[in-house]
Amino acid sequence: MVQSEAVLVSHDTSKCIVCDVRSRSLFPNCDELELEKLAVHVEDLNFRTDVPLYTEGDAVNGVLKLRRGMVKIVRTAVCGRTRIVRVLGPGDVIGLEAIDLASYGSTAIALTEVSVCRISLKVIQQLAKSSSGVRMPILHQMQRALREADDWLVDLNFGSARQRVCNLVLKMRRFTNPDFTVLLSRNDMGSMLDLKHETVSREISHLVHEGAIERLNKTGRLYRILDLRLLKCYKDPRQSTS
Amino acid sequence: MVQSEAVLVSHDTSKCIVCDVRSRSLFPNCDELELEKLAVHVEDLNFRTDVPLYTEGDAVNGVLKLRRGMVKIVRTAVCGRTRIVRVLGPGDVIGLEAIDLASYGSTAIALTEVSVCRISLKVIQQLAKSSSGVRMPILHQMQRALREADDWLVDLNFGSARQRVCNLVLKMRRFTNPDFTVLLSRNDMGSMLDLKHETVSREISHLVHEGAIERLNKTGRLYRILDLRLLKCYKDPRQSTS
DNA sequence: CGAGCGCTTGACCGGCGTCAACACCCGTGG
DNA sequence: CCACGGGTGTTGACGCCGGTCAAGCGCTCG
Repeated sequence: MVQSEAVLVSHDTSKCIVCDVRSRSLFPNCDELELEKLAVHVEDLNFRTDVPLYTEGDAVNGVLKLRRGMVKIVRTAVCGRTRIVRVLGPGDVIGLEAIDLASYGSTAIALTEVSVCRISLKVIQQLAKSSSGVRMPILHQMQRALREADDWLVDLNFGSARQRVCNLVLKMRRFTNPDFTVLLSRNDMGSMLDLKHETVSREISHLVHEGAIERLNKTGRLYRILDLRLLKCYKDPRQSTS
Repeated sequence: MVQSEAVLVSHDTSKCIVCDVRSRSLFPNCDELELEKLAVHVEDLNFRTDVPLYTEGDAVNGVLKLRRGMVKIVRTAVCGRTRIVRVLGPGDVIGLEAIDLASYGSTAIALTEVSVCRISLKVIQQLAKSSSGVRMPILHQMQRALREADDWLVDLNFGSARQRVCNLVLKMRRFTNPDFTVLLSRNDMGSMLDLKHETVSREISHLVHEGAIERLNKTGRLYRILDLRLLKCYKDPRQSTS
């Protein structure tokens, strides 16, 4: 019940040196000495499932580097309904859209157990100085986020319910093993695709019956991909003449 | 017919110094001497309506700073249908999502007569060196673009057709005079909202009949806003019980 | 004046939202 | 051990929003 219990902080600065997630993507050019200096401004944080990492309106004091787990970024429209605008995984940087702003405009919620590093703005500035122009890692991360946002719009919010669900199934493939897909709750999927959870469920069932995917566990989260062509080339039922 | 006629290039480097659009947003800290050096790598370009500024697959050699007119960013989904993912106006930077990449993943098309400055990557790198961390103007522009992308998703691609059209009408208000709204063609609006042009037309007509907006010209592009409350608090017809 | 384009409006119908019922999983308490 | 209750996923019936097709109008340009 006490939410602060969900956050465990550790200050083991030596971790930055061995953590290849961070060094590879954000500190590619730093040697060990530089990393040690930066690590003072880096905190390790852990969150349990369904706990917010930050909430709309919270003060911004850095970015979060996601090391383990998945996070959803949620925004509420004027009408009060909420919408998932992004889902982030290991290696992604959380909170880029609020960098150089005072407060967050969205809420980040842990979809699983999550481990992140909070990287203070001081470190970001340090990074900017030590790197050259467009090679700047933080710039690269933002460019990636921007392209991801466009993908999200084009692939997941366009066309029929069937097309959207197909594209989501494709997007959620484990890239370590592309034969498998891990989905979210039907409600979350609906919030990503602007569909109701019943519609999502129906479309998934349809894909199973067609033989495109196969359910692997009872909770309906893990599936094996059987027919990639079916998922990719799905006709829009709204415009197919067959 | 000869498309290259649509592009007029001038190399008047002295313009950078007097162009407040550029200096304000991208070179806030540069003095005149620095500006002169940078201006060598800045080209002035002009495009006619409906002419692409760049096309998906084109090589990236800088970003475009939009000085005059409006530009739509278009992407084609796997199924072949195209979608407008962004509309940019004066002051916006075009092509940020392709910075540090080899080629564009989208197409930019002039919605009106357009004037831009092409700013080479050299200048961007120069900018990064002379500024400090999160204050970096290009970073600020990217952060703005990212937040805009999220707004786009939440406001324009969520809920009923009526809500979407209302939010688009609100988004397209002239901020110099918020009583007026300038819309695009019904097809372009449909491509932004994931609606057919007939549906867009119907919803606009509905808003006119309700007295929320008033048509001011015959082509159906310019409207006066009569009742802001009606536009903002529109009930979703799919969930209203009245 | 006719051709072409964009906007509007109507008729029809199909996909998706809504409501409902039910199955299943899991934690709690008897 | 089973009973119970809440949360999530699935499936069906039905109604309505929005896509589709079509016709007609006004504007622009040759």
